[in-house]
Formats: sequence, C-alpha cells, structure tokens
Amino acid sequence: MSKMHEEQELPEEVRQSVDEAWPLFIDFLKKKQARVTQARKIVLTQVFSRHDHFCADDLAAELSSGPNHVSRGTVYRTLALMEEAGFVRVIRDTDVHAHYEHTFNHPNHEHMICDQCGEFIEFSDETLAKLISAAARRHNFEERTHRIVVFGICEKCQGEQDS
Amino acid sequence: MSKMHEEQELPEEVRQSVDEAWPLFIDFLKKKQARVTQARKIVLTQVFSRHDHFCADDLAAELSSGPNHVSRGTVYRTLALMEEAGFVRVIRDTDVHAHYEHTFNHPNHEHMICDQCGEFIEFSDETLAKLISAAARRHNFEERTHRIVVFGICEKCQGEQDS
DNA sequence: ATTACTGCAAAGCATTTGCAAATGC
DNA sequence: GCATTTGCAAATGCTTTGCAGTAAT
Repeated sequence: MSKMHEEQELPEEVRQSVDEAWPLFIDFLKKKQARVTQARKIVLTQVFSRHDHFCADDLAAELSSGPNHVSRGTVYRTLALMEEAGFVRVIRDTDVHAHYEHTFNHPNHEHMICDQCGEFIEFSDETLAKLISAAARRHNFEERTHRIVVFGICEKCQGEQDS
Repeated sequence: MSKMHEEQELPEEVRQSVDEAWPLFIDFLKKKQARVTQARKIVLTQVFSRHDHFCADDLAAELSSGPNHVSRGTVYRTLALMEEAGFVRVIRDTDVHAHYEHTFNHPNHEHMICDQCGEFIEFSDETLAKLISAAARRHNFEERTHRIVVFGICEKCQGEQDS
C-alpha cells in the first residue's frame, strides 16, 4: 500500500478491536494470497465502528461518500472475505430463493444445510424447542415461531472429500 | 367458482393431504373475507405434491404452463396466504437485506427478532449450542456454524398493544 | 352488481459482475 | 512489471406491483 488511509479519531473500544483484528485479517489475506489493501482496512474499521448488527447495504451506503470512500461492490466483496475469515457472521442471509416447507401433517423440526451439495437434512429435538421457549420467556418475548439452521458438511459430501 | 379445475390423478397421500387441508384453507379464507378461487386450490395442491422442501420460484415455474396454469404473481401471493394460514413455513427467508454482526470479541449468541419493530434481541444459552452439536453428530453432520432465530413480539411492543 | 383476484408485464431493489484503471507485491 | 483489486455502471434475478380484465359472492 502506498499510503494507508488517515487514522481518524475512533472510540477507544473500536480502535482496540481494529488494532486486534486488522493484523489477523492481514494474516488471513496473506494465507489466501490475497492483497492487503486500503479499502479492506476501511471496511473492517467501519464494521467494528457499527453496533452489533448492521446490514451490508447500510454499511455500503455509509462508505459511499466521504474521505474513506469505498464502492458498493468492494464492500460486499470484503464482507464476504470477512465472513470467511470469521470476523462477521450472517444473521439473516439473503439466499437467492425463499425456501418453504409444509407444516401440515409434518411434525416440527429443524434443518441442517450442507454447504457443499445444498441438501436439507431434517432433525428434531424436543428439548431444543423447550429451551428456546424458556429463553423467550426469560426475555418476556412472545414467541411466534423459531428457526434453527445448522450449516456444515453432510455425511455424503464428507465421504467424497476423503476420496 | 364456476368450475373447479380438473381433479387429476394424484398420489394417494397427496390426495389425502389436500382433502384435509383444502377445507381448512377455505375456512381461513372466509374468515379473512378472501375468496375461494381455483388458482388458490391449484397452488395448494401443488404445494402438497412437492416433497418437503421447495422454493417459491420453482413452484411458480411448475405452474407457469400446462393445464393448471397459475401466474407467478399469484403463486407468490398465495404462498404468503398459506404461510399466514399456517400450512407452510419459510425455512430460509429472503429478507430485503443481509444482516451481519461481528463475531470478534463477541461471545456466541442467538437472536430474537420482533415482528413488529424489527429489533434484534440477543440471548445466549450454552446448553442450546451443545444440543445442536450433539444433534449434528448424531447425523454425522460436520457442523460449521448454526443459527437460531426466534420470531415474535418483544416486551416493548407487547406493552404498546395492550394500551 | 360489487369487490376481490388473476395475469401480465413492468418495476423494484439488494447484490453481483465485467472491464478498464489503479494499486499492491 | 505482473496480478489482484477497485470503482463504476450495467446486469441479474427473485419478488412485488399496477392495472385492466375476469371471477367469486
């Protein structure tokens, strides 16, 4: 980088998170043979400047003007990298399609989705549902429904990786 | 309805579900002062003809031609009604925005989202995570991450409803 | 007769992508 | 210098919507 962007006044805790996270992100990028760029640091800083939750688009909007300008495309691309690196987590993802299932004559259950083949595997666990309801009650939250999704690799795809 | 669409050969179990669900849907529609239409029965039938999971768009594609033609718009509209009526459940929803959160220096936790004000409430429960991991192991599923979201009404909005 | 629903096609809109210019290595 | 990234703007693609015609009550 010829010149890193201006270090501006940041709240102490944000500064701290960035100082801790940025070197780790650098490591991640190097391992990936990706480049350490100004734009990526700006996005990372902005992410840690936000409160807990934010949407990609808002972040992009915030960086669309001003001294630390980063384009929309780059924000989205960097966010994906940061997710891969484990700095952010998607809470609600916009899968291309909305997925439905019947609930009629179909006992309540949850899902595991294979990252590789995309298969949906159903499972159910009554204790899980009870714990969730209990947690909702603790927060005086009136539960309408809940959703549990586990992401990972299904048995079949694990086998294929080994071969 | 002047004429209900042709009753075609359906697998026995599908026939059964439709026969059970359709009258219930009629009740729902009447309560809502909505109309009992041919298109709505076709969509309902198609939903029960599908295996457990399906996406809105696929369903729309299947009904875009052939004797039981229903337009895309109507499929989406009917699916929304069926969800409201409790016949289908959205597994992966396409919220307008993708929501992110930091995971850095932020202990693992889950979310409740208020249907009314959209607020995110965090909660954590270690037992929950353990149960999920256990379920994954039981299915030989290699867990990468999981997500729990509880939908309902937050404490604040409940108060506003009462007033 | 009224009023809701459907079909169609056009609009919306967050996200992705292609490509030339800029930047990191 | 070469390869990756960036910015821009245009494309993508699922979903929604407006409207005129059609069907349900």
